[in-house]
This record gives sequence, structure tokens and C-alpha cells, in this order.
Amino acid sequence: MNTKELSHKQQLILNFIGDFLHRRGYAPAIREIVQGCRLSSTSLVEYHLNILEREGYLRRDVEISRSIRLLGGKRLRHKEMIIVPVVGIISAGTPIPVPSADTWSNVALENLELPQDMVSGKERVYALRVKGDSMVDALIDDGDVVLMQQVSDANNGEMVAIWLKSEREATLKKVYWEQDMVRLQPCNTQMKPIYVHPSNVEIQGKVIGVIRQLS
Amino acid sequence: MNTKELSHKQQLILNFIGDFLHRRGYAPAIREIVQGCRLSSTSLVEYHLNILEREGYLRRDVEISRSIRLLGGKRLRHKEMIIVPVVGIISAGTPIPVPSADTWSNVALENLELPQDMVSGKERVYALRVKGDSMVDALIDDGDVVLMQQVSDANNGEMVAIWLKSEREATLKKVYWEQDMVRLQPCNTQMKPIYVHPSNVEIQGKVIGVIRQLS
DNA sequence: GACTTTATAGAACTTCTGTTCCAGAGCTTA
DNA sequence: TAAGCTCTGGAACAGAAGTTCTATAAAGTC
Repeated sequence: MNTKELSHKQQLILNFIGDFLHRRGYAPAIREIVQGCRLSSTSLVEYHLNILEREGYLRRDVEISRSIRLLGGKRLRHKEMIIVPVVGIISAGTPIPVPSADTWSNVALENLELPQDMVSGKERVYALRVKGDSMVDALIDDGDVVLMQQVSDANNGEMVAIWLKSEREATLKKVYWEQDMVRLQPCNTQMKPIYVHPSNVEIQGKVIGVIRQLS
Repeated sequence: MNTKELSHKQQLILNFIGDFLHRRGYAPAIREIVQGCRLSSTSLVEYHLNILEREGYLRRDVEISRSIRLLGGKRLRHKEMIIVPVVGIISAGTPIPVPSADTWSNVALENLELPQDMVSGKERVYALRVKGDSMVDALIDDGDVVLMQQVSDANNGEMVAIWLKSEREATLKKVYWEQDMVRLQPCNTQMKPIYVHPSNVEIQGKVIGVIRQLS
């Protein structure tokens, strides 16, 4: 982009537009710029707007009122957000209500809005709020939010939400495939690992992130 | 808010406005709504817009073109983001380069863009990337990002970044004010607490959040 | 100084656009 | 059935707003 030096007036106009946009929620009309910047004629504004558009600072549509849009300004860029439903509370031994496609954001206690890069652009992400100290050894505290990705398979050592069919309950454990059994390692030294038959486990998702807010 | 059922037409209009806003960057004129929704008169749109405004779905300013703003609609709201500079790496005993007002985002290794509510709307927030296990007891892992708020004072037990003047070094510790000394409690049981004179400590910021990305 | 570029004024013009008024259709209710 | 509500159509008006034109300064360039 041709970053030619902007004149004082052009800076002024640009600032005014940004301000107006922020305060009112829509772009100013030419005559409002005239007043707001204490200029004297619409053609003067027209003149400078054309320059600003040519230099890539804004965009307008011909003959359409209030069609100014600011470009690239750091102040108003909004990154694409994804909505992550917090579908439940996870504490040792409690079933986790994993959402199915339809009951996705319906069952949510609340929704997080996160920038896409925080979930690395992954699909089928949900979140659980952690209750209790059942995961301290995984450095996850009471009150933290864990980001989960819905998967049905996992590698050794990954922390996953597991549904134990016969027990009809779900927990968060580290999973290790050993011979013909599955070792489920709790994330708390107070608890012993569990060994179950592979046919009894159904993986519901894996932990892909942790968010903690203090103070 | 009076959540009266919206009629089909009103839904249609609302959707069209949202769409238009998204695609063009400014609100549609009444007559553009007429065309876009295949309606037959401006007064019809006027009629429905008034209802939509009364019901709290949007806001407009009188006699100002394209002044429609959508309210609260879950679908297209982009939350305001703030830019948090990751100003350095914190590992036990390493000085932390706390940014001053001018060198704010200049010294940043990278920038995080976070939704405002993740920093509770706080000002002067920066971030540090954690290197090593010096903070495991605070449930902060190697590779985590800690969100810091620049403050110069702290309460007992808060985790803060402290500048030790005479030693000319900074670390992250929990701080306890005891009689005429300050106890700095490391976040790792391997390390012993340090006692220093209040005049020797300068608090640079406190931890307000932790972000971890796995897998 | 002659010439070009940049910046400014003012007014006129045309189109865009919000607003208003009136009439009527369709529906429900007493 | 009359009354009353919601919803629709069409047209006209007035003010808002983008555009254009001409003239004039000021400042830099040759």
C-alpha cells in the first residue's frame, strides 16, 4: 500500500470518521465531516476523501450515502470468532453431556467467543468447566475452563473424556493402550489408574486447551 | 425485553439487514430493503422497522439515512477485541521486560487478540510465555501463556511479577506482606521463599489469567 | 515570472432517502 | 355485522446527501 504521508487535514478527517463510526455505529455524511472537522465546504471533504480512498485508507460507494468504510485500521479490525459452547461441568466421576450435532449450543450453560487461532481452527470444539481438584496433576485447577475437541480416537497419553459404557459414566483421564486393556490414568495422584476393556470405552473428546481467569 | 414473536416478514427484514451489513459494511436504505425482501412499498418497511425497533432488535436515528444498527443479535455480533502483546519469556530468575507506555507493542514477540471479557475489560494487560517448570505449583505449565495486568500494588497471596532492585532481576512469585519484610513465595516447592525489604521490591504486574494450548 | 500542483470556497444540481398520508385488505372479536 | 386490529400499497413531499463546476489561493518548480 502506498503509504504516502497524510496531511494534517487528512489525519483529522480520518480520525473523525473513526470516532463517528465508533460512537454512532454508522459512517458520517460529507456535511457532517465538514462540521465535525470545522471545514468550510463539502467539495473540500470530497477532495480529501478521494485522496484517502486512493491511498487505501477507506472505501466508498458512489452515490450512496454514508458508505464510507475504514480499511486496515488496527482499531477496528475484528478477527473471526468462533462460538464455543460450555456444555457442562466436569468433576471426578460425573457424566459429561457431550453435545451431538443438533443439541450443540442448546445445552450450553454459556458460550465462549474465542478467536479462531486459539482453537487452531479446529472443528467440533466445546468446553467444560472444571469443578474440584480432580485434575490438579494435569495442571488444571478448580474453576478452569478446558477446551475439548470432539474426537473418537486418541493417542497414548492424551487427555480425553471417556464414556464407560457398562458403568454408564464419563470422566477425564489420560489414556494408554496396553496390550488388550486400556489404562485410564487419573489426573490426580490420589486416585488409582483404572484398567478397562477397549470395548467398554468410548472416547468423547480430547483436551486441546485450558483457560484460567484469576483475580 | 419484550420478546414477542416476530412475524415471517420481520424475520426476513432482520436477516436481510444483517446480511447487507455483513456484505457491504453499512446499513441498507429503506428502498434497498424493499427490493432485497421483494416487498412492495417503503411504508411497509417503515411499519415493520418501527416494530423491530420497539421490540429492541435494532436502533435508528430519525431522518438519517442508513442509520440502522442491529442490537444483540447473536448471529452477527463481533465482540470487541483487545490486543495483548506477549512481551517476553518468563522463567525462574530471568528479568521480565515490562513494557512502558511507549514501548508497548514494539517489544512484543507476538500479539494475542483476545475478547475483552477474557481480561475483564482491564487496562494495561500484557502477556508472558512461560518457559520451564518454575511455576508448576501454581498450575502453570511449560509453554503456557500468562496474562498480566500492570499494577504497582498487590494483596497478600497474589501472584505478581516483582522487580528486585538491588539484585536487578525479576521473577514471578506469590507475595505476602509480613511485618517489616516481604515474603516472596516461589511457585515451585523446589525453591525456598525469599525475604526482602519492601524498599527493594517493585511490583510490575499481577497474573490475571492463564492460557494453555495442547496437542 | 510562468507554470504546475495542492488546497480551498461556494453554489448549484441531482439523486437518494426518510417520512407521511390515505386507502384498503384480511383477520379476529364482541 | 360492526368494530378494531394487523398488515399492505401507492404516491407524494421535504430534507438529506453525493456530485460537479467554476473560481481562487497558496506553495512549490523550472
